[in-house]
Amino acid sequence: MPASSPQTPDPPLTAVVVVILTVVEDDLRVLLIRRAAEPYPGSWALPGGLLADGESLDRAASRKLHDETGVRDVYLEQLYTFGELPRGDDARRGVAVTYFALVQYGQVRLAERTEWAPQWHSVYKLPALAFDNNAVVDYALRRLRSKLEYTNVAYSLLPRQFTLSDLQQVYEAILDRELDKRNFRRRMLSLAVIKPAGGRRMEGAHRPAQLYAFTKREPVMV
Amino acid sequence: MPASSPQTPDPPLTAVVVVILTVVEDDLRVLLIRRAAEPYPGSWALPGGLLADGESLDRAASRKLHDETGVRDVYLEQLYTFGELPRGDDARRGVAVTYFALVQYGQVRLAERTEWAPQWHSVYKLPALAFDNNAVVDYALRRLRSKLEYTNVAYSLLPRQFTLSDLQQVYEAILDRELDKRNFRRRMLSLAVIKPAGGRRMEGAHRPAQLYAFTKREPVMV
DNA sequence: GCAAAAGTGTTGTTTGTACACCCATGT
DNA sequence: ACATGGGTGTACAAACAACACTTTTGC
Repeated sequence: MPASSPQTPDPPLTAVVVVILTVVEDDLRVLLIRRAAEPYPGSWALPGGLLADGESLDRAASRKLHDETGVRDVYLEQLYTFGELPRGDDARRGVAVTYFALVQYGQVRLAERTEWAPQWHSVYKLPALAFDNNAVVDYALRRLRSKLEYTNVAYSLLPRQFTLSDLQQVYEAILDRELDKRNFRRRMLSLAVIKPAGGRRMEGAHRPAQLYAFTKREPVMV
Repeated sequence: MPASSPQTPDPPLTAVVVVILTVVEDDLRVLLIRRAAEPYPGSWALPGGLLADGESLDRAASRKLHDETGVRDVYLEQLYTFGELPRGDDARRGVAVTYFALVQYGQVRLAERTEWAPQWHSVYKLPALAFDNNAVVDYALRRLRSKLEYTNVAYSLLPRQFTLSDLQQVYEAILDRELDKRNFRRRMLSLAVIKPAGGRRMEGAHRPAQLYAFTKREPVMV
C-alpha cells in the first residue's frame, strides 16, 4: 500500500473474474462464455473484465455478475488473486482477482448476445477452458465445499421457501456424494440455520413436504 | 489546496503487502516499518511495495519478505486483495494484494535502515497503523488461527528440532489461550505431524526434554 | 392397492475436554 | 531436599455415522 515510485512504465492491468455457480436438477453448474477475441478465440472461459476506473473490486465483481445474469444481492466472495496472467505473447501483464457467486437458477436471465454468449456447464463435465480458468473453478469448488460445512451460504442457491429435500439436493450436488436423510435433517434443524415456514408443498403422487426457510438470508457462520 | 476530485485517469497500481509473523517468548509479533514519506508519515505500517514489472505476485511477496528479513523458503500464503485503497485524497488508486509469512525469530536479520526501519511489534499491542493495515493484520491472524487447526504450518515458526513445550508455546501465542498439555501432546502425536527426533535437550534444573521434528517441513493438511 | 417421496429414533464409534500426579535433573 | 519443567492415563460428554420402516398422497 505504500505508494512510492510514481513512474509506472507499463502498468499492469487488473481483471476481475467471476465463477458464477448454481444448482439445477441435482447438478452443480458454472456460467461460461464463449470467447470471441484473442487470445483463446472459440474457447469457453469464465466471465470477467477489466476493473473500471474508480471502481472497487467488489463492485466490479457485482457489476459483472449483474451484466451476465441480471441478479444482484447474492452471495459473492473473493476467491484468490492470480498473478501470472495469460501465457500468450500478445497478452498484457496484469493480475486477475477472482470471485465466486451463488445464484438461484430460476432468477437468472442470461445476457442474450451472439458473441460472448453465456451458457451453463456442469462443473463435473467441463471442457478445457481459456487461461488457467479450470484451476479457478476447482478453487471455487473447494472453497464452496468447505464453506458449506460451517456457514449458511446455501441460502443463496434457494428461494425463500423450500423443502428439506430441496436443501439436501443442493448439498449433494455441491459435495458430489449422497447424504443420509435423517442425519442431514437433524443437523440442519439443530444448527438452527433453517426453520419451518408453515406451509406445505403438494406435488406429485406422494406425501406433501413441509416448507422451510433460512433463519437468515445473509452469510453467517454456524 | 484543491479538495476536489482530480479525475485520476491513472491506471490502478498493484501493491504487494506482507504480514510477517513470528513467535518469540510466548508472544506473537508482526514486522512493521515506520513510514517516512506521505501518506501517513511517521506511522507504523506493514512492509510492502509496488509490483515490479514482469514479476509474479508470489515472487514480489517473496522478494519483499527477503528484503526485510533476509529469509527465504518459509511459509508464505496469499491472504486477500483489498480494492478500496486509502481514504486520503492524495492517495493513489489501486489494489493491494496481501500475503502472510511465518518466520523463525532467530533466522531473521532485520534490514538496517534509518528510514523505513523495520521492527517487531506484539500483535496484541498494536498501534494505529497506516491505511487499513490493522484490518489486514486481523485478517492474517484469523487465517493463521484457523490454519493452525488443520495444517502443519507451525513448522515455519520452529527450527528443525524442538520440544513439545516449544511447540505448545507457539500454539498458545497464536491462539492467545492456554492449552492442556496432555491433550495437546496426544493430538500432535496422533496426527503424526511430528515425530521423535531421537535426541534430548538438557537445560535448566529439570528433567531433560525429548526432541521432536515435523514429519514434513512443507505445508500439509492434517 | 401401489408407487413415490416425506418423515422419523436408536445405537455404536469417534472426538474432544477436563483433570492430578510422578519423573529426571541442577543447585 | 527442593525447585523446575517434563512426562503420563482415565472418565465423561458431545458429535458424528450407520441403519429401516411408517406415512401421506395421486393415480
